Amino acid sequence: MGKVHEPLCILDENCPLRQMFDLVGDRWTSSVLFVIGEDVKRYSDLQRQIPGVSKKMLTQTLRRLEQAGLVSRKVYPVVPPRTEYRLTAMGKSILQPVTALADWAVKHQSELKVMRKKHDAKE
Amino acid sequence: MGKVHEPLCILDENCPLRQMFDLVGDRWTSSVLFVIGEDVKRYSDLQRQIPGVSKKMLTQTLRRLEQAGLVSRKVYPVVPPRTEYRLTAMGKSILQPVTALADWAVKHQSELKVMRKKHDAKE
DNA sequence: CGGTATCCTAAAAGATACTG
DNA sequence: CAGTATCTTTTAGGATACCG
Repeated sequence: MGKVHEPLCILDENCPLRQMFDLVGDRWTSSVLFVIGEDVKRYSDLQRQIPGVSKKMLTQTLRRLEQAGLVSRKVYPVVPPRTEYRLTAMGKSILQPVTALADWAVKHQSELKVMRKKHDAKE
Repeated sequence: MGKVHEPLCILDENCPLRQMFDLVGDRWTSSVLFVIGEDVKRYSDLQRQIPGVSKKMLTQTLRRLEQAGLVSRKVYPVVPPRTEYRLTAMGKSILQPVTALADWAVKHQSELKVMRKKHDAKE
């Protein structure tokens, strides 16, 4: 009773939460996961649907997600080349939390916009 | 029928999803939100519970969250100073998605560890 | 205690060119 | 089309010192 401030956990390097936050803390990770979603996407699809991402960043993000076991990559040895990306089972399971985030964003977008305006006005 | 690949949305600068992903894409944002949680935290509490964050980064993250309307800051004009941080109503509402992410991380931590081992072994 | 201000380096990211 | 390689620039972030 009356016990407060007892930390739930310490977010150090080995904490799975911290690793998670670092993963989605990669600028393009959430976008890539979200855009692939349940679909199959080609490299160029991703580039088009995530404006502002460079080839370098897109490739880097995809490789990282592949290594984490969230994304699978299938290359067809044809010319011109064709590469397909999709989420693995584990990748699909992360879609729910990511989508929850996205839903939140949509729900609160006007509120957020107001705050941003207020802030911009001040400077 | 047979219609595929129609993008759900384009994640450009004005897209609320993109703004959300950019927000949690800040390295310390999720950690700070998660650690404050339903509690009241002092600056030094946060520093202690998020090892690795520097004053600079912590302050920057807190200011950003304040401006976004997710965190409120209360300064007591006493000496030594005392500052309290807590989540606003909107801030608390984002806790659910963030917690969903955290839960996912805990649930899949062993799977993720295996993938990391596999990858480390290859180089 | 809860910050700023300043400097400085390392890492991230952009631009461009090239390739199977 | 789907990348890689190289180079340059920008930015993030750490270290340190200082302040009310």
